[in-house]
Amino acid sequence: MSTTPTFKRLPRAVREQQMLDAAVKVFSRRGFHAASMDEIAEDAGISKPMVYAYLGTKEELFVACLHREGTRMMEAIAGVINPEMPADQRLWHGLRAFFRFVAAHRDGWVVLYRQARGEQPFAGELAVMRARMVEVVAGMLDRALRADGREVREIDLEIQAYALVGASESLADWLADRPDADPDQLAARMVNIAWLGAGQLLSGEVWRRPTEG
Amino acid sequence: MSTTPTFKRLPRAVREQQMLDAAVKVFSRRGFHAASMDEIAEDAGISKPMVYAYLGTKEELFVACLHREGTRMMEAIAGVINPEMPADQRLWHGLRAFFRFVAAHRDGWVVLYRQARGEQPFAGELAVMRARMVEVVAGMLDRALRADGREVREIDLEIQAYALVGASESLADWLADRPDADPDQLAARMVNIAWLGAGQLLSGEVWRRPTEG
Amino acid sequence: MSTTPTFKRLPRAVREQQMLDAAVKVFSRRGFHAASMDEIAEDAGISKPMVYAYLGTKEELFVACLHREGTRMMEAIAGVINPEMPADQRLWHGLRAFFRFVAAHRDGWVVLYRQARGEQPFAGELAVMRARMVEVVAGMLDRALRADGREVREIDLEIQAYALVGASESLADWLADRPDADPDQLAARMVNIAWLGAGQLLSGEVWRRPTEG
Amino acid sequence: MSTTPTFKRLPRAVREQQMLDAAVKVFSRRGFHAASMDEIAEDAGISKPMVYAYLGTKEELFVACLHREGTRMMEAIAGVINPEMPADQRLWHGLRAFFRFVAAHRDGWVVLYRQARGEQPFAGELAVMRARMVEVVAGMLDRALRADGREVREIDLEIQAYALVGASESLADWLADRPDADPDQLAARMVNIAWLGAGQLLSGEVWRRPTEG
DNA sequence: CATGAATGAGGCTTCATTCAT
DNA sequence: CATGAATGAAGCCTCATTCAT
Repeated sequence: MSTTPTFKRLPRAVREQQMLDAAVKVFSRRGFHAASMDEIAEDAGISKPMVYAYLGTKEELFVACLHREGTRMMEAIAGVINPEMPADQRLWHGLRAFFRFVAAHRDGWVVLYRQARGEQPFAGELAVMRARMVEVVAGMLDRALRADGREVREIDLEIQAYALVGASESLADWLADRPDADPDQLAARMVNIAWLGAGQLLSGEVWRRPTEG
Repeated sequence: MSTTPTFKRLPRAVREQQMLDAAVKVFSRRGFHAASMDEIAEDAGISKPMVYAYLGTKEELFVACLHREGTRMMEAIAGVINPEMPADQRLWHGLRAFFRFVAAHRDGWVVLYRQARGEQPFAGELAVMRARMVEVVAGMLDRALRADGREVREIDLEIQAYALVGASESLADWLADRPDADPDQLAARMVNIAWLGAGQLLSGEVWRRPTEG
Repeated sequence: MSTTPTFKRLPRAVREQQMLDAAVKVFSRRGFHAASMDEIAEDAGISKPMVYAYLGTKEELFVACLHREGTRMMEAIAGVINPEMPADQRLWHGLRAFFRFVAAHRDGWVVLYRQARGEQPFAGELAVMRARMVEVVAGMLDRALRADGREVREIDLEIQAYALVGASESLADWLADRPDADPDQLAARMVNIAWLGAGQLLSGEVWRRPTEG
Repeated sequence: MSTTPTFKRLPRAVREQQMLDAAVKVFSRRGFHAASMDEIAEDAGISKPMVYAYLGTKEELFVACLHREGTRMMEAIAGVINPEMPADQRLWHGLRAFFRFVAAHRDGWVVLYRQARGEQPFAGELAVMRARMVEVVAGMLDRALRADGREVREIDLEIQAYALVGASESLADWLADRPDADPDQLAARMVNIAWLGAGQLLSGEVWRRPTEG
């Protein structure tokens, strides 16, 4: 209220970003249902009707947040991965970018991961993004295995990928609650866990469950 | 018209369970906010004031759901673990019990995992249960490592445990959406992934990140 | 506020009638859109949520008004018509009942005739009632004509009936704006107009339009 | 980018007609309240502030529609009536012009008849036009009767005229919903009904109501 | 002249929660 | 013990209307 004078009559594109910023923040803090359009508008420094005019319904607004944050995250990761890298390098750079993104956009991550999951209407939206990510990871594993002359059943790959993605998400979540943790270190640890596990897979070593019922 | 019908007037404990059943079902289907006390009461076959009289506020009701489902899950797992088993057996039995629970109580799992996480007031409640689980897993890993003469920094253990729990949750979630998947098979796969990763940890093998900044 | 003490906790049936009374009054005075649920609730001496609980949406409430008033009117008319009367008697008694109803339920009439017509969602509802009435009138004319040995094309009957109904509605509308007009006299005049017109029809006399294009 | 395109900057009068066209269309389709200034402006291919600058408030805009359509209709009718025609010819030409107008300007008719009637603020406006029409019809009847040497009480004339106008409106409404009906045929039928009824009036024949109370 | 940007105000609807019977 | 009746509060959304460019 005392520092930067708030300008009026900004162009649409600017206002839309302001609104999305506010929306991500409020959704992240309160959750989809508990968030109020009033608070979002106020936080964006604009009146409610503008939010509706530019970004539509509360649901549409949430989807817009989802898309923006999801795209940003995907791009952050895709931007550092190069198909010519060896697999462990791809994993390392990808995870590091991922954890860095989470550390830098905690709100966005919370919106994507904690909120979207719980709210029925968006589970689908999120599932698509998640599936894409799982697919990418599975593909990475698959190529690494084939390069090594080994073949694995699709379902095994999918599950392995799901576990890996789930572990990463869990750690991201852990990171989101610890403002001073170092994302790079976390990435290194995660690579360690994932890569060594995958290494076993590569070497064909398998744990066998006892035969009892 | 004057004799009270005998099938009503159930003892309080029974009624409470009916209500909790209904509540878990509705919360699971709709999410905390979207769920209405009306629907819960109707689903429980009882009038709203009774719900309030027995289980209190909507928030308290949700917490009660959380506790019941959480306790059930914990007990299901604890019931099959025996401290004298070797570590891989403990992991196997624990995970199998966990996935079996999820497969048999999808609604409860959804309440615990998908809903409680997103809604601020309960994140804390859940975090406690989660932390307890992580601690148990970390302890398991720690003892295994110490038994092998190796020592690992606490933070490494915590992260490894977080990853393991996260991977398991992710697979549980995968399972919750696939009614005909076999929990035992999934448990076996997860043990495979986890144990082999841990094996590397045990053997002291480590992936080193490149030295660039 | 000073005369009859307003009782609380009235049974549902009573409250519903109170609400419908208020709704008819307010809709009639303001029109569907301009009427506010607040005003209706206040006028009914009850809070808004009760209106929603008992009678649903604003649209549903309006339809309920339509049905109640429409049914009342139909019954008022049907109650005095006897199939064994000669046709002119049926017309006379029917019209008299109709105008009496309008005089006694001005609000109801306005809701039915002036409001429902203009508002798209209800045009259909109303059209059905109107069509029923037209059909009845057409049937009445048809029987009178056949009894006289004459046959008329269906379309002619329909149009004749439409004109008759339209004329009556117009006069009803005239009546609704003149609180001290006498409905019985108006009915007599209308019978005169209608019956004599029909008399010409009976006698087969026809006006021929000039042959120019 | 610097030369102003020539196809814009239409003269004011043209722009106003475009706006009125759009307004009539939208009001007719949605009704006064449900119509939005946004839709009208968009449909007119012009920005909202222009609408306000040229035609004022929403209410004023609606009144402008009413006046234009009402005037057009009146003129269409007046243009074909000649005071020297015999009465039945005047009736025939007038009604034909009326039904032709309705068939050709369904939207305008709906605005005039269905919408304006229901919305309180305009009922007055419309009543004036309607009264003028009734007066004209009554005058026509009066002269025909006087020419025949008969005198009728003013109230009887008014009611007869109201009935006639009401019947015509009802048929016009019937016509507005039947795009392929022939207005000329309808006019002929209406003349038939009206003229023969009036004929009875002329001949002094009267239906007498029973003497019971 | 023309318009994109902006908002105050108000209406519909729902819900958690409580009272009086 | 049990419930139908009742409500305060709050949220989403839309719209007529006006500025500032």
